[in-house]
Amino acid sequence: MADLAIQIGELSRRTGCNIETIRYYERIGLLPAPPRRGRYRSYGAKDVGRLGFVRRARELGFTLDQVRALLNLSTGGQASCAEVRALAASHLIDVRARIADLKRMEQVLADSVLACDAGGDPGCPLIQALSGAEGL
Amino acid sequence: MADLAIQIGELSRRTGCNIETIRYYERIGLLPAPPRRGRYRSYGAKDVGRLGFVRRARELGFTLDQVRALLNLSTGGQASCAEVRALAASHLIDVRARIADLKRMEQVLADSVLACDAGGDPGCPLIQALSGAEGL
DNA sequence: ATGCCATCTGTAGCGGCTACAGACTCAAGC
DNA sequence: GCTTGAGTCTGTAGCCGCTACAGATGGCAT
Repeated sequence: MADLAIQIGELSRRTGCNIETIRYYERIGLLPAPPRRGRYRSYGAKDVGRLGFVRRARELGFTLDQVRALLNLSTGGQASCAEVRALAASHLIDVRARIADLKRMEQVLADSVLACDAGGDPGCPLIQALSGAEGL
Repeated sequence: MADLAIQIGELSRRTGCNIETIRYYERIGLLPAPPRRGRYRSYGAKDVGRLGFVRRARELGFTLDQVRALLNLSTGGQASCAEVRALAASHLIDVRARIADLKRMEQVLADSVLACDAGGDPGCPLIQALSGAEGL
């Protein structure tokens, strides 16, 4: 299993991560530079795992810096669990704030569209709202 | 009212829009280049209105391209209301998709934090989840 | 004259990719 | 052996929506 040796295209397929993105991650030091077979990068099972980890963390909305931190912590033992928790908790606060923001937008947009469908307004309701009418 | 003549700093104060951002909007053609008093930009009431419009649209999450479109439509009459509605509706779909995404993240994060607090797991629950365990 | 603030232009940076151009490597088919 | 095609390589530039400088002027008060 440790002697798996795949090229970047196969790594891309296995992780669902764009080839250019993989090279980008390497450039910024998120992934280690793998050994080469000739001039081609040669990846092993560990790389599949690590990149999968990155992808999943990204899907949870962590920034690349946070992912970096998580990667470091992931090799630590029990001690780091508290740090991971802290990272996740603070990110969770972030995510919730973004949800709240978006919900406010959703509300206004939905109201405007409804008002538009209702018709009878003197002028487009959304344009009115954007034009600074206090209402809405 | 039409003879209002303010500088960029005052426009910034009135609209809550950063000075650099105002100049940026001018550069990309979102705001018209105002006349100058000497070498200083001189804004009027219309500019306050227009920039306010932009700001509010941005707060609703419209992209600058969409804002541009909305600005164009805002001067049109009844006819454009349908177009505005379409723009708003499609953006609303977008916003809702983003909310759904974020809620998924929130769920996983909240679960992980909870699992972490519960303790008793062999290893940090979030790290486990990120490491590719199917569960969670 | 001297500060000091505001404004000016131009350019570069952020995050997180994505999209090229132009060179090379390698295996298969004829 | 020669070509063709797919894969890979490096390096650079672009995307969005700002934000942050540096370094030059402007205008006003002391």
